Amino acid sequence: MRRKRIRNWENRLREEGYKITSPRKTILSVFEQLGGHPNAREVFNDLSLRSPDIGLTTIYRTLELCVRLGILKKYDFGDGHSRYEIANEKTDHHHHIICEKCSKVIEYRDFLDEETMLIKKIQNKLERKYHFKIKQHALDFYGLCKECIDEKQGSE
Amino acid sequence: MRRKRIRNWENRLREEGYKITSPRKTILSVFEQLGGHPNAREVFNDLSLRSPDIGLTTIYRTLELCVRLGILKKYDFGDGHSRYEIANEKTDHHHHIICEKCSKVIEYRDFLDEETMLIKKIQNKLERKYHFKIKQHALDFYGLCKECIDEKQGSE
DNA sequence: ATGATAATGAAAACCATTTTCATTTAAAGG
DNA sequence: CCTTTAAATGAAAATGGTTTTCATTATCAT
Ligand SMILES: [Mn+2]
Ligand SMILES: [Mn+2]
Ligand SMILES: [Zn+2]
Ligand SMILES: [Zn+2]
Repeated sequence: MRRKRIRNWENRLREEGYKITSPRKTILSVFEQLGGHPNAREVFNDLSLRSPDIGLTTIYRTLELCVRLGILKKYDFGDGHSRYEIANEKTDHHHHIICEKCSKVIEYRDFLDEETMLIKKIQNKLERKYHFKIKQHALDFYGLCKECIDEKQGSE
Repeated sequence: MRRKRIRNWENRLREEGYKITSPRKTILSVFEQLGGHPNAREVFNDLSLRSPDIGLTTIYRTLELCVRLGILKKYDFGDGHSRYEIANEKTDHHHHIICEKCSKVIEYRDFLDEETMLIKKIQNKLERKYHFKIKQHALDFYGLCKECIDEKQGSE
């Protein structure tokens, strides 16, 4: 009964007529194992020992393909690198708290009920008022993480 | 009594020891007159007739300087160009609705009361839970604008 | 296995932004 | 005004993330 959707991204690729290649398996394994929000180069570095034969180009291509197919989500947290994370089921919607100093990212998914409902309400209001079809939203908080606050204290 | 803070950005520059130069005046005038969220090249193009002698480099430098001094706000809406808008008084906090197809941006500032309060509440919760000092937030909605929805219909 | 076609990697191109550096300009003091 | 001097400017080059090109390789339906 268990393990049913292990590597369901393989099916996604097949559905769309893409091939299941060795580089793609390797690159996706990074996301399955490490988690987090790595950028292209971080994936590349992570693979440099295990699979030094995979080019950075292929990593970029695979990441973009996976975003297009909904296998990965792409974020821009403002540090000049696109970042990616694996997209799980419907249940995994979450928001981010980003440190403006060191770029650390914390996820939070324990929304208050009122939070979820209010976002829906706002979304409906906006769709009607501005004739937009809203597909997604991002509620991100920016500030300083504990470490960066402490650092700042020390240096004053 | 009126016109008191016209060009209060000049004072901001002076306060910090920067010079009031002709390129800076011209670049800021674009924001005062046009509004919107132009990127560096759009400012450059807008000035190309009026002031063809201002280099793109200077525009980049002026925009970044103004962001540092709080005269402009900088946004990244995910289309690969940093965008800027003039920062007015406290009262002008607003959120954005962005078309993923044509990059059109709509601002909305008519927040529901519950909206404002809830954001504060969430922020407090997150600060305590994750030991962050939160400085700002962004609640952005992404989707398709009316024109891009219609276009899509037409081509099917 | 074979062949058609998609995927890959290296290198070059792209493109927004930043840096360098020689020249010009703002503004303070005379 | 005139001089002085550090800051600001513009052109060109550099940077750095990402994309494109193209010759080679690998996948997978047959
Ligand atoms: Mn995340
Ligand atoms: Mn705005
Ligand atoms: Zn930090
Ligand atoms: Zn649109």
